[in-house]
Parts: sequence; C-alpha cells; structure tokens
Amino acid sequence: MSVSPNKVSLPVIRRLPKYYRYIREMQQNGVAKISSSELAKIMGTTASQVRQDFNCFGGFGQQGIGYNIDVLYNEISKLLFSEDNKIEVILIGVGSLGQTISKWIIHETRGYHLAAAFDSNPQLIGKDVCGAPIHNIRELSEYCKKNKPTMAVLCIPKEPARTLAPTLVSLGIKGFWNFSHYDLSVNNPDITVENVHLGDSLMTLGYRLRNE
Amino acid sequence: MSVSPNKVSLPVIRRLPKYYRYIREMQQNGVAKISSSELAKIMGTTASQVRQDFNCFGGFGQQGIGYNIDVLYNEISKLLFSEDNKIEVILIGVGSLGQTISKWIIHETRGYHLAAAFDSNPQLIGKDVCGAPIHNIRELSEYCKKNKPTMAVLCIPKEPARTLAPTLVSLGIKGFWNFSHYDLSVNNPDITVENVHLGDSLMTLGYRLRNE
DNA sequence: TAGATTGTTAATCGATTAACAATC
DNA sequence: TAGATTGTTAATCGATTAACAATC
Repeated sequence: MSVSPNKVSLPVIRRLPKYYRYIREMQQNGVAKISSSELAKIMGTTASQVRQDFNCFGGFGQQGIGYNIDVLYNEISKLLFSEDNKIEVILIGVGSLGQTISKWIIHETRGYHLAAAFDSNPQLIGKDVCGAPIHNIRELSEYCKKNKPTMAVLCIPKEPARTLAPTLVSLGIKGFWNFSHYDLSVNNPDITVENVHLGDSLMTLGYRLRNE
Repeated sequence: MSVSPNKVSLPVIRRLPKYYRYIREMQQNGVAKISSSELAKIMGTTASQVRQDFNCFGGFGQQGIGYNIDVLYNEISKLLFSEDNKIEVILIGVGSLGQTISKWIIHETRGYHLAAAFDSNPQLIGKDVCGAPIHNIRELSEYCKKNKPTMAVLCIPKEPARTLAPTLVSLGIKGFWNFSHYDLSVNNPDITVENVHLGDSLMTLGYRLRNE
C-alpha cells in the first residue's frame, strides 16, 4: 500500500539510489534476504533509518525474518524507474558535452528515453545523436507542443540557458538536467532542477517521486 | 574572526556557491550594498537564514546598514577558493568524458589546477590534455608520493574505480570528483566524495571548507 | 535622535535515532 | 514457545525561522 508521494522527504529520496545499488549487487550475488541492521551496517547508517525509509513506501519486510532481496529490488526499481513508462528527455545543445552526456543517458541510466535533440548549428541539424534526431532549435516549441517531453538536458552556455529555461517551463517541461553554467532555480522557484550526479551510479529521481 | 571550520554545517556550505553567484552579479552591476532581507528575497530564503549563514564565518555586515557587496564578494571568494592556493587535481582516465571534464575544469572552475592526467592507453601517454601531461597509470603511485595532489577526478569505469579508490586514499588523495559509475563512499566512509554539480555554476567546495 | 538592520539568542520545525510492542 | 526482526511511536538532535537587543 503505497503512501502519498509528497509525504516522502528529500533525504529519503536521495538515499534510494544507494539502497538500489547495494540491493542489486546482493541480488546478483544470490543473497535472498537481509535485515535492517545488516543493511544499515554496509550502508553506513542505522537500522532505524533503514526501516523508517522503507516504511515510507509500505511494508516491504517481514517481522521476525527481515527483508526479501527480490521484493526490495523490485519495489525500489519501481520507485526509481518503471521500464514501461520511460520519461521522455530532450537534449538542448549537441556540442561535445551534449554528445558525451547523451551517450551516458543511453548507456548508464534507466528510466529515461532520449527522444530528440536541438541545436542551432546547421551542420548538426538533420543528423542524429545516439539515435535521437537533431532538430533546428526553432522547432523546439512546435516539437514540445506535439510530443510533450517531460525533461530537458541543457548542454548550452549560461546565457541561452537563462533565456530558454522559462520558455521550456511554459512548454510543459517539468524537470531539467542542467549542465549549463547557470543555476536554473535562480528566479525560477517553479523549476524542479535535478542536477545529475554523474558520480552517483543512478541519479536521484526525486523529480519523479515528487511529481507523480 | 573566522570560526572553526568544522562548525559550519553542510547545508550552509551548499548554499555558498549560490550566494557567490548572486553577489558576483551584483558587484558586476555596480551594486554597493544589500540587506539580508533583500538578498533573502532573490535567494528564495529568509533574512534570518542569510544572517545565520554569514555569521558562521564572522561578521561581514554592518548593523543598521547592511552588507557591503565588495566585502561579501571577497569573503565568500576566499571561502570557496583562494586563487593563490589552488588545489592540485589529477585526472584518472583520459577518455571522452575525461577530456570534456578537463576542459570544464580549466575554463569554468576557480581554485583548481589540473596538474596531471593518467591513462593506460599507450596512444595517449606522453601527450597532454588541457596542458596537463598524460602519464602511464603505473606511474600514479610515484607521482602522488612526489607531488601530493589533493584531489582526483575519476573518469574511468566502475570496476577500476572501485579498486583504485582505496589506493588513491592511501596515496594521500583527500577528495574526489567521481564520474565513474560507482559510489566511492560505499565501503569507504573515509572518502570525502564531492560530486561535481555541473549544472551548478560552481561546485560546492564543502571539501575544502571542512578539511582546512 | 529615530529608523534601519545586523548579530545572536530563543522557538519551531523536521529528520534521525531509540525504544518497544506486534508478529513471523 | 522463544528468538528475531519488523513497524511504529516516542525521544533526541540539528537546522531553520522568529524575535529582539545591540548599534550603525
């Protein structure tokens, strides 16, 4: 019985990817169950916190027994990314950083689909990046109205990012991965900025959890 | 009179780069002073928090008047990065991501100096990346003992990162920018991982503040 | 002096940790 | 049944916000 998502605090959400990685590893190693205290030890936290966290989402565990790794893995996977319901992402700016990040999205993330890219460089328009077509930036508005992508990856400089962000919000973009040299949350309290933690094995999808 | 650094909480440290950007902008626009309440309004926080934050580092303000922009800019700059005391960074892994990140370090960060890079690819060894020589990864240990770099940027896959991290720690590396697909803090509670928030105009240098 | 605004102490709020009853 | 371990309520801790005295 899952609880209203906006009851889940940001600290809890931030911990989910770490849980996910450990549990995935255990599953791969054939571990069948784990107790909150064992999990706490390897996570570097307390058993209390582990139980509190899991109980935000409903009772995953069995009293007297512990937590079943498969159940845990499935539940946390569902929370972080439902494969059958990938989030549509568009890339703005297909420069060196944009191309690298696209590869990363394709290969290293789950739950996201790179649907299209946009650039102003005529040499790039019409080509594609990691399977996504590169459109003229002028077609951005039309594209968004038609396809309603959920998130945008910004790989453009500060100034264009500053001017483009509010437009994107008005076009229905609900979240950003912002690689521009500009803090989007500045003057845009509406914007849910989810910076990618590249060093984190999976990004914190607080965005999804808090908005769905 | 600066207060013992370990008294400064992580939330405060995380807010510093945002303060920095706003204040830099004001300085560039010729603004001379600002009150905590004005700053709070544009930061999206409370005047109380602004004053509490600044007072962690000593009295920047003037009662009855407000905060002098130049003083604020200088003090926060000093906290985030002292130009005359740049942190030595080494890059591990000169692939596509490594090269892109190097450019970013050179062009978009302050307070860091890319001193050397390491790779196992013979085609790269001997060349350089953004002015830093690319060494054979085998020379890593010797290099660290001799030059004592402070931080390492990891742009290598998960497995090499996992095995290399403890070695780097034992070689005196105090912080990481971790772009590998592996959470370094896992099983290494000693490691101060500072993931780069590329989307943040400046990275949170909690590392420096908490360690110096 | 009066008004404004900081520095700092006190109150509130939220997150973490501890405790324990429920139950496998 | 006894031991183990969860789910959940209570206690603690820390961060944010409010209040106000100090002072420019």
